[in-house]
Amino acid sequence: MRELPKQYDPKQVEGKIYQQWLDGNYFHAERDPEKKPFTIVIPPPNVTGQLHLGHAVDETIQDVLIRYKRMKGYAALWVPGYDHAGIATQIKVEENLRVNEGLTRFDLGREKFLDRVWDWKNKYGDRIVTQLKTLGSSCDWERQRFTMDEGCSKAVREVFCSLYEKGLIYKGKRIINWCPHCTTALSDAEVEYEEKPGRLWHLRYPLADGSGEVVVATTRPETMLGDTGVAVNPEDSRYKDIVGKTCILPLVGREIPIVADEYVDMEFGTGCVKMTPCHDPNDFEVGLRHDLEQILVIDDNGRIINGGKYDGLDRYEARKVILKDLDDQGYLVKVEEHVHNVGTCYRCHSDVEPLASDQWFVKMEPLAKEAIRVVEDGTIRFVPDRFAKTYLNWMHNVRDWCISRQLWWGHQIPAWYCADCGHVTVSRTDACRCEKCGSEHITRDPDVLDTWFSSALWPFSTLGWPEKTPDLEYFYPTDVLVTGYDIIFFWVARMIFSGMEHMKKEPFKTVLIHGLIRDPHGKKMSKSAGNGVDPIEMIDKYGADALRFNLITGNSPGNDMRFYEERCEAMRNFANKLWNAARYVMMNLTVEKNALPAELKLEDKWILSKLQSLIAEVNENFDKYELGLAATKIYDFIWDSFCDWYIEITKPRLREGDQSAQQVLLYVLTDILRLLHPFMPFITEEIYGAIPHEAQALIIDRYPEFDEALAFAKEEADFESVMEAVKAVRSRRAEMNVPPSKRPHITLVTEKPDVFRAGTVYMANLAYAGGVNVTGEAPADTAGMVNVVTGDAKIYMPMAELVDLDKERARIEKELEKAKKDIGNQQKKLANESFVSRAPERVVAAERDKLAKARALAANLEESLKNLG
RNA sequence: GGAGGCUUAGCUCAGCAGGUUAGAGCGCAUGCUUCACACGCAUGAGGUCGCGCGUUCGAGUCGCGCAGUCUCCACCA
Repeated sequence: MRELPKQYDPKQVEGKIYQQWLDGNYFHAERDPEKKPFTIVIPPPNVTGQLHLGHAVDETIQDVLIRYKRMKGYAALWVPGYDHAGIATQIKVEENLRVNEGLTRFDLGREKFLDRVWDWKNKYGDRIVTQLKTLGSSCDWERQRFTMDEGCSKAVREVFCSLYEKGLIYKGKRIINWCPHCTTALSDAEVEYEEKPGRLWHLRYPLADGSGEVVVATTRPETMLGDTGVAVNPEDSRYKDIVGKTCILPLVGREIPIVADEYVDMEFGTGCVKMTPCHDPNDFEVGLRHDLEQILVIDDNGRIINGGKYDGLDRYEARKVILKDLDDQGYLVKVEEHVHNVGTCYRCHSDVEPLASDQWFVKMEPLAKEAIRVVEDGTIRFVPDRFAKTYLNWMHNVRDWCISRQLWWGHQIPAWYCADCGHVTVSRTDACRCEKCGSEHITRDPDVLDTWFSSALWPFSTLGWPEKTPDLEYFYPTDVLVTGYDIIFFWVARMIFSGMEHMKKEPFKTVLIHGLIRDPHGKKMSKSAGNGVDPIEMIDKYGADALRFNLITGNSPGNDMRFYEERCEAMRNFANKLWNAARYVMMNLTVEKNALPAELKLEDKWILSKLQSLIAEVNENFDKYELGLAATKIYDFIWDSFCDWYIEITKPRLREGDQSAQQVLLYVLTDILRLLHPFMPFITEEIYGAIPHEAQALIIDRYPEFDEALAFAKEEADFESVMEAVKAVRSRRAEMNVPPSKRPHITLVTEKPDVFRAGTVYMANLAYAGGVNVTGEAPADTAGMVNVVTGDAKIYMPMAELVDLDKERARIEKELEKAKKDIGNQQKKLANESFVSRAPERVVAAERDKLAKARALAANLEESLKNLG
């Protein structure tokens, strides 16, 4: 037998074990007609990113599920992969370029710049892979994918062309969200709204005929340069007369029409709204209805254009200047404080500028139909299901998806514009002439696609689509998608409609949603706040198993969780506990095979029976995705039932060399390792390798199933009677400060002598008894005896000299009072006719039992009190 | 303006197909160098399960209302 250190050291074990798994090729999933497939595709992390706690939870959950299913005999495939993360990566490389070389991407040009990004990707692309491995992730590394690898790029191209051909992708001039810092368009989902204090400026626009003026209210006075009309509500009697007239735009001098449109809310502001079609989505629509001119006054960098003397000013600088000019010239009527929501870029948090721009869009309405159906009819299930509502609400109101980005890093749009005839050629292969007029004067659209466009195809592009691969055939649709609620719109929703459109089949059956990890104060972890915790550091300190267990327990699906380092410590302690339990079992092991003995003692049946309940519950919890619950139950079983009771109880047997005890210990320990393995893969595998075992490795051993033959309800209850007696004696001794060395001979009076005779050895060891006499009758002379009672037993210990009679009396009286209260409650319940007739029989029976027990206890207590005198 | 979450021990959180004595970790108190483990063992203190009403024989658990708190979606300039 191997000498094992007293303290478990994850560092000595984790790397070695992970290598063993790799060597055994256990992560690799083969198509196997004998097995059912179980597939998870990883939410692809940013290829140049670093593992944070958010990933750590996400990956841990997936790994737990995959390991469980693998042990259950499925062909369990976990596809790993990475996202090119368009904006994020490009910004990082640009920043790097600026700081180190003082260059912009335009200085380098597209091709050279892209080389730099690929260099960057190759340099940092391994980091996250290594980190995932450190966590214990059992991904099939042979199938590693990247959103910009050849296959995924092909899938993107195919999808773009096919949607274009179906008329589901179009190019058009719309108001889009523009980030002046990232200088690209964003989709609606990429805009985050923040409430910011602002102002409402009331401006005077004189009527052109000199007959008066209108006063408009605006939060963005600088956009007045682009005003091409004023709108009022058609029902508004105040303004009936001026509809159709024109007014003069201050500072600019343009004559603009006053139109009537229902969009205007009569209650708000003055009831007159300035119309800036190029910089407000609503104004854009109104403008289309009334044929208003479109004048763009803010450029890609957020600076004024087409604004005369204000040209070149930053939009917020321009605001100040314009307001001053308006005020100086008497156009500023009043200013009000006004809190409003400002859209910001989800990457850089600059204020987003709505502006009219020519962009590519995915037409959502037809795609949303199926995406709604499959969630409504339960084909795809959200866990917890409340997120289905969030999803459906979004999908029902979804607007067309702006997919073009003014970036270089990403999938370039496969569209070519003809300089001669203006035709747009969209092609699966790179075009060299216009498909309509044959001209070679064509140029490719410089823009790339939204990063999420390629991630939307992830569940099938990673399995080989658009080719009809055997993998795709076998492993698609995938089973579970695990992700945080924050990317339901970005990603989950888009995978669903993409899967339905291109595969005609849902991409996954279940969406398992988890919450965000927050710091101990409940704040979001972020780099800028400096409150982020590095999972790798935690693994370094406490081990991957401890981190995993921390992340899995103590929270429930969909809810946020605060991260406490102390919990990692607690979980490390748990790992150590298991380690020592195993060490102890091994130290005493002489049997070489894991098999149960022919004869089982009471305590053996008890632990085996408890184990069966655990197995049944854990399997059930897994089926319901209640991983935290399952993990907690395993923890409790190991620490309480196995270590604190069963190991303690069997110590004397082991000392006597009783092999049956060894066998049961080994049997239970092995099942424990199996049950725990998905959660704590490293330590369980390490221990498994050190004890007699059948499978080549624990990772491919079977997961325990409930075994009826090992469920012993009666023995379980009997043994718990004994446990109760042991606890009662311990409790008494602790109260009286009796040192463990003092071991009195005790007399136990009971109506179940068989049970307690079988249990004398436990009493001796666990209740520090010098000897135990089990009898049906009370000893003749109880003077000088301390007496402690349970429902099933009266126990006498000759230690009266240690007793403080008053305290003793008070204690018994307190207990008696409680017993009497219980009796009262039970009696009341049972006297209730409707309870007895309506409650299920087992509940009524349980109440009767409780009553009988409480009565017995009360009687025993009363007797004790009498004996005290 | 809509939708949703949360409110249970000093702290952080589990629990609930409605039915034992409401649990855990950490913290706290007392006692233990008991031959696996002090990253431990034993014992204990600590909870009107946010408030109110209702359904039920029976409600932290289901329904409604209220309060506090957080989040998401939409957005009226």
